[in-house]
Amino acid sequence: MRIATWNVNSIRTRVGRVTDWLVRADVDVLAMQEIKCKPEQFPRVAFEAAGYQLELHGLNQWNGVAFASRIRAEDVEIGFAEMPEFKDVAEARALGATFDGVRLWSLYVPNGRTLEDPHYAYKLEWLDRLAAASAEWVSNEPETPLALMGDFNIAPLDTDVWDMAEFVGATHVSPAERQAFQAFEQIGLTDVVRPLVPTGYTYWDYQQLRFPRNEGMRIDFILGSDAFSENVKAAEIVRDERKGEGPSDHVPVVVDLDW
DNA sequence: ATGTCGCCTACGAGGCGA
Repeated sequence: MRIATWNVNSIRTRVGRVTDWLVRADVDVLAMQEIKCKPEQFPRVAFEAAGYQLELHGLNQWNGVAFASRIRAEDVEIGFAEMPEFKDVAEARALGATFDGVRLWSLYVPNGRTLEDPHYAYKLEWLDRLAAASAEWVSNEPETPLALMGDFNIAPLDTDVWDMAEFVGATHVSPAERQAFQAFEQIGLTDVVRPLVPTGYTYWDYQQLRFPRNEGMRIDFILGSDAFSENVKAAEIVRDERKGEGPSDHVPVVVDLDW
């Protein structure tokens, strides 16, 4: 089974690129983030014509998560237990589904904005609650392969940004965010891509020629349970998808499972 | 260069979010 995650930054703008890549890369299940639309606005026809079914969760022009798959989705879940709200809204940032016995979550972690912003406290709380929910999933069904996939908006290592000097006092690299990321490892959800792809970014800002200068960040991850990780046979960060006309600012991250 | 995108409202251009 070939599984991928991709922050598409508006599916309505990106539908051609995404469906072309899905077919070309022979992907079975794609977790998308930032679809930036309601389900009724999602460009379904192009995906269905390419042979993909859809599970969608979008409330408005912000956030939005989804799955496109050649495999039927089962036990679809919107949000997770005790997921925090922001300004009294449970935002569209988490969607779970099971594909051929593999439990996957498409996740768009809050950005945080600045260290002083209420959005930053929300980010940390959101991660903390996700870790608590994940610990339950793992302990309840340790034999079920489980992966958390998406845009974590955290650069866990100094080498995951182009220049740490640019990130003094910024979000994405703070000790609290990195600790929140490490908490997943402590409950048995480990980065299944890093061992196979030790270096490389997954995101480059549109501004300031970040991509041509290769000034990027590694913030998109696939964290697998033991039952998931032991079946991973290959992984890839598809840097080429940042090139050409109308790219997302993020690229796909892919794993091949022996499943 | 506050240097780019994408979505909204509402019809021009500004606001928000990343």
